[in-house]
Amino acid sequence: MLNADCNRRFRQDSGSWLQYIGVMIPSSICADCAVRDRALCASLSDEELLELNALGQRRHLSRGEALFWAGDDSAICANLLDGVLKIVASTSDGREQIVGLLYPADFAGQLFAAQVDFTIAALTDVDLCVFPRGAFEKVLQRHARMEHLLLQRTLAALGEARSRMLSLARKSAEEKVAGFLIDMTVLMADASSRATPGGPVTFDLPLSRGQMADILGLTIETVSRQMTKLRDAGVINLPGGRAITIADRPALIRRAEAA
Amino acid sequence: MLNADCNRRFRQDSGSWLQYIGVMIPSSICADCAVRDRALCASLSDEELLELNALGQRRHLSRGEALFWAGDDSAICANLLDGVLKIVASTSDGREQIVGLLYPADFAGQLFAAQVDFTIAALTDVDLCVFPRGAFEKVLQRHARMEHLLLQRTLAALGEARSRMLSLARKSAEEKVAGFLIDMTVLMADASSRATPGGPVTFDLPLSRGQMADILGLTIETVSRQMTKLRDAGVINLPGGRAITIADRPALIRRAEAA
DNA sequence: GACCGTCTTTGACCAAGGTCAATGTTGTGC
DNA sequence: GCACAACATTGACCTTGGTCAAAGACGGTC
Repeated sequence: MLNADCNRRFRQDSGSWLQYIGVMIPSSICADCAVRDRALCASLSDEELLELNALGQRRHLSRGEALFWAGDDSAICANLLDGVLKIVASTSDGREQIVGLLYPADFAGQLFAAQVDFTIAALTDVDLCVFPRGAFEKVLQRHARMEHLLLQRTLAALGEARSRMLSLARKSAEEKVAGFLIDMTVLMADASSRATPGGPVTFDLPLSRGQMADILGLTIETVSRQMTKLRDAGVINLPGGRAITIADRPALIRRAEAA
Repeated sequence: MLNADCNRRFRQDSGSWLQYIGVMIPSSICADCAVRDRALCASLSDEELLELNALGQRRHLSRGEALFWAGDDSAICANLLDGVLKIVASTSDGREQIVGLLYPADFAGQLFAAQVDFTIAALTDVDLCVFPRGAFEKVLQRHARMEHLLLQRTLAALGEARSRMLSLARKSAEEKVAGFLIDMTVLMADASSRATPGGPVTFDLPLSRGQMADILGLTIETVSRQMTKLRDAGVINLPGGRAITIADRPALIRRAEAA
């Protein structure tokens, strides 16, 4: 697919001999990468990218597969090309909490650590660009702009984690579910045909009830009950499957913030 | 106090004649800084430090005072010299959650952001070294090692935040309190005379019940009840005031992980 | 189209922890 | 040494959300 005609790219540029290599030249993967200008790599020039290209390897994970498990050696890191990954923390007796989600162009992995503290697994089928951690760190060391970008992303992730700490610890089930649905409408903004701005919007939830529960710190049953409650109140519709219609956005927002 | 003689410092800079100034050389503030080699500044040579020294300003906060409030312009950042700061997230209707604590040598503030997302306030009396955010960012830009150090700290903070998300969402009150006490014994390791290794250890909790509740996502009453329960079970003693004796550390650890 | 596994909904019940209120304790300023 | 404020403990009660169990809906496969 995307890879199929990668090999033709990148035929000209500063390394003058490159153009003669034809089909097999190195960085062709990156040139047509879906996230070329949104991932960390965006901080690199086409030329600098060659280095990473040599290190990176495409990899596919099917829904449910793990990239690595908490406690594993921190051997690899990756850019997410397509799909959704979950970052999972778990207690020794098996209780789990999703502590983060990763979307295309996000960076996955734990740098500067011998072991990995959280499991990362595929919530949907996923395509990755995987790097050996050590090698990636060295690239980072040589490219301050890239490290800077990573710092900014890490700061953003930290802020998000802290906001979610507030939700997990202090919000009611109703607030959590309503807030989550609001977040999803924002995230899925383009997925909807968005007829009237402010009017009802329909889209498919990318997550199962169980996954929502894992994120919100609730149980499947509670999530389901809250969804039903919102439907009965006319705030949302559930036409079937994973589909959801936001019928009354202001009401949903109110419920996301109610005491 | 520390500030008293600051004003005499730093009358000249990078020129080689520094050595002739004797006692009055610029970076003396930094030179005798309590956290000189543990804070972000540790990444700078004495010479590079001059630049920061010119920007930084000592500041004291009394217990309860805020460094800034969520929503404020992100105008300043700071190194914590002494005391403990809390990072607080709160809902619009006033529920609060402590989402992080800062100890001496930690960095406080939100870089690369127009506004600040969380309130930072003093849990004890506090001494800070405050910088204008913009200026500090510029220094950061010029010193890759410092930015690297900040990245590492931010990554560590992110990992801690995620671990705490698991606690907040999935652990029982007993587990939370026991786990918190374990954390405190580690943090206060030097405070105790630690007679027998493994034997009972006594120290003063640096936090009130209310502050513990704010951290653990519980109420004051629940924290108090759990403490009483642990005392009645012989796991800890509460000799009075904020003092606590860890009588049976293994039992405490067991309770921190029990389902 | 029947079957099977997975996901979802719903109900009955229960327990953990929150709320409200009263009482005790500690420490500080005068 | 007293008075007061802040903090801590304890009790009675109640709400939220978890647990267990059963039934329904959906999506795929043969």
